[in-house]
Amino acid sequence: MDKLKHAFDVVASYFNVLSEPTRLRIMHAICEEEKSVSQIVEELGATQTNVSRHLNMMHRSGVLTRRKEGNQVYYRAADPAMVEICRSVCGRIAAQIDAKKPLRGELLRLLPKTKGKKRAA
Amino acid sequence: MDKLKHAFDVVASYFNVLSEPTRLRIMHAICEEEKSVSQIVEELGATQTNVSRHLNMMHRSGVLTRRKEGNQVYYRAADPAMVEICRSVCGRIAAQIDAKKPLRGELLRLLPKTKGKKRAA
DNA sequence: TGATAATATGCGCAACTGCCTATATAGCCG
DNA sequence: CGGCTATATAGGCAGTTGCGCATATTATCA
Repeated sequence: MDKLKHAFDVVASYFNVLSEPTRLRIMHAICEEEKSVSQIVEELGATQTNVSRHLNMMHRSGVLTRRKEGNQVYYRAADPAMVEICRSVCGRIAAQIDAKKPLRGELLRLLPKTKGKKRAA
Repeated sequence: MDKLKHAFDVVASYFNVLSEPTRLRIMHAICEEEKSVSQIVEELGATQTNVSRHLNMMHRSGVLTRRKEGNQVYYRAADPAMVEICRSVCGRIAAQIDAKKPLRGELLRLLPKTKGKKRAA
């Protein structure tokens, strides 16, 4: 049973990778085609340090692939299924919002105290 | 474009609900049938305070439904799609582990410094 | 009404997170 | 080699998170 408990940890850490707006934006930026760090930096408008750190973390988590070419490093989504999950969730949320399900207001109301509101990326 | 940025926040906060082992275990406990707080507490072996707090948070996020009956409050997964996403990710991870993809070791290695390792639930 | 059970909440703490500034490393070119 | 660009890392700080303890709230029942 401890194994089961451990499994939850693994799954949670998987979701955790996607629970950060900046990481989500990175995923979005490179889910179709690989891009270099500086390309991503420019696209997101975030600092190089920050992007680099997130990329590294995502790579360690196994959701991104790295390819070094000369001076640059190119990243891309490692697993199409991961991208699919993102899409799925986005679609889910859109549906919820359209249906005016509870999620809509409450989730938004939840935002300011969670992520991406006060610290500029 | 600011709208797009905001969208990432929403999606991230959605994933954030699932990025915590205890919440995941709660989801697992009540994804099929509704259960009362005390039932969940017993099943998880966590404290009532903690379970209650997570339940509340999940309810505010819209992923759980509440039903009050007399002295007790019953919770259940609000959206079957959310459950489906969990299953999807679990399956994904299992597949990755089976395939010995990078995720396996690295994600595990990532665990101790993220969630559910040092603080007992 | 008072006792008891079920659930929620205020408070505070230790750990974690994301960010920034400064700096290190690595590859390229002159 | 020295400068230059691209990427990664160290140190540190402020905000957030998950937790437990104690307590409040709500409902049941005698």
